[in-house]
Amino acid sequence: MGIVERKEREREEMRQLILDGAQKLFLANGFEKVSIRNIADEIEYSPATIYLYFKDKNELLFGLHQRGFIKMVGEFQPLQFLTDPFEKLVEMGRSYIRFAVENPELFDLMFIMNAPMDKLDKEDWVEGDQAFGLLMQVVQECMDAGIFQKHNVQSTAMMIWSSIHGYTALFLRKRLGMFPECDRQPIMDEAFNLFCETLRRGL
Amino acid sequence: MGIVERKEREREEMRQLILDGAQKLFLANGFEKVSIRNIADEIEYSPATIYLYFKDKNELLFGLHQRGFIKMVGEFQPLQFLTDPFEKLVEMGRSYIRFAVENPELFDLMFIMNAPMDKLDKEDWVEGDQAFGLLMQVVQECMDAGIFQKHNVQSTAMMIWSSIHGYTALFLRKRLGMFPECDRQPIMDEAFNLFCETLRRGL
DNA sequence: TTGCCCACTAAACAGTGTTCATTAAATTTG
DNA sequence: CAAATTTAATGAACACTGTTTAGTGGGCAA
Repeated sequence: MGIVERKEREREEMRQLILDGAQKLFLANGFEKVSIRNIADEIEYSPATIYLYFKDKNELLFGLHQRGFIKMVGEFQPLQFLTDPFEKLVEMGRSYIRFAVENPELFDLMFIMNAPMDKLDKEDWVEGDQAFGLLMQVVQECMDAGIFQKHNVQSTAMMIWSSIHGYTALFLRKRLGMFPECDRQPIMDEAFNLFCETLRRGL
Repeated sequence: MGIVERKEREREEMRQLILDGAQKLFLANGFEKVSIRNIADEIEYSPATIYLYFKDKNELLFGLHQRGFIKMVGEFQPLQFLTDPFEKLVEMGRSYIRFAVENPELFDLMFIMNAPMDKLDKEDWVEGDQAFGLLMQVVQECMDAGIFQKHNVQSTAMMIWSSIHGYTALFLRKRLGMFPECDRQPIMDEAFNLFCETLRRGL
């Protein structure tokens, strides 16, 4: 009998319904201003129902964080057709920054907020691992092509990720207040280009 | 008559008393777990009293954020005696990372949390500006000494700050879950050294 | 048809940041 | 010095928050 399967399917649909409502509200109003009650209202269920599908609010946020990774990895796909490994790396960085600027709330959830990570302490972070794997591949290609010296791939990829991440983290958390509004974008762009040139010459 | 001055002084003392209590609790329990009521208990005043000295919780957090900058800039002082500009830059980066690791809550407040920055939207961020000025000076020295090429100082300093900041941001917000616990420190160190070498060779 | 199960919910709990009328003390004025 | 006024501090409330629990009603298996 397919009843148990149907129930399983309905359960998953309900989870997605909740995540849809949560995502809609979060992306519209920001995370600070959305409560479980708001989400419950949005999907026309009682607040308690949400707790039948998610252990707590952080687990719900973790669900959205997973959706964010699916979206970001999707945006990385096109650049797999670039032939020059270094160009691929630069475009990957540009994509990361563009994703952060265009999806600030999602990016926040994926790479900055504490809440969604509080559950997975010892169990490893598969989404992060997968995305980092993509970067390591490209770095490896750069080394194989003789563009970069042959250092440890993990450390090299980590160095590049951290550096690119820094821009987004400072920008999204409004730590560029020392530059006049109009100068920020040019400075950021110039800094990014400088980083790419420096890698090209020095790594 | 000195009454008005005394009142002014007492007011400032009270502000510091509140910040002391808040700092003690925050550094002990983390930010998530400390409420205005906790702080009021700690300093043996009513919660409402705190609102006579700080407009809201975010203004209180901004006060602690200022204290953090005083502490960090203090830790930068010793390295002003280093003669080699590049060594000075590297040590500055190391100090920034060390400060973040040793004072995670304070660093969070200074460079990651949204709350303390919500008030200053258009008025500029003097603490950040001052600290960034120190970095720009060192970068300028590196250029003058012919260690770096003569690019725009602001953009170059921004590039370096972002890159170093990235490590701390990913580390403090627990985004290194893809590496086994024991590998993290070595990878971070190697990535930092790699960044320094790359700057040395490529900038 | 009976009895069970399970999705769902209303209501409550314990907490949060914040405001406000009221009290009590310090200061200024008559 | 006494009266009036300003001021610091508070208890209690407001409108929220995330979360738990006891209870209800409709679909399912026996």
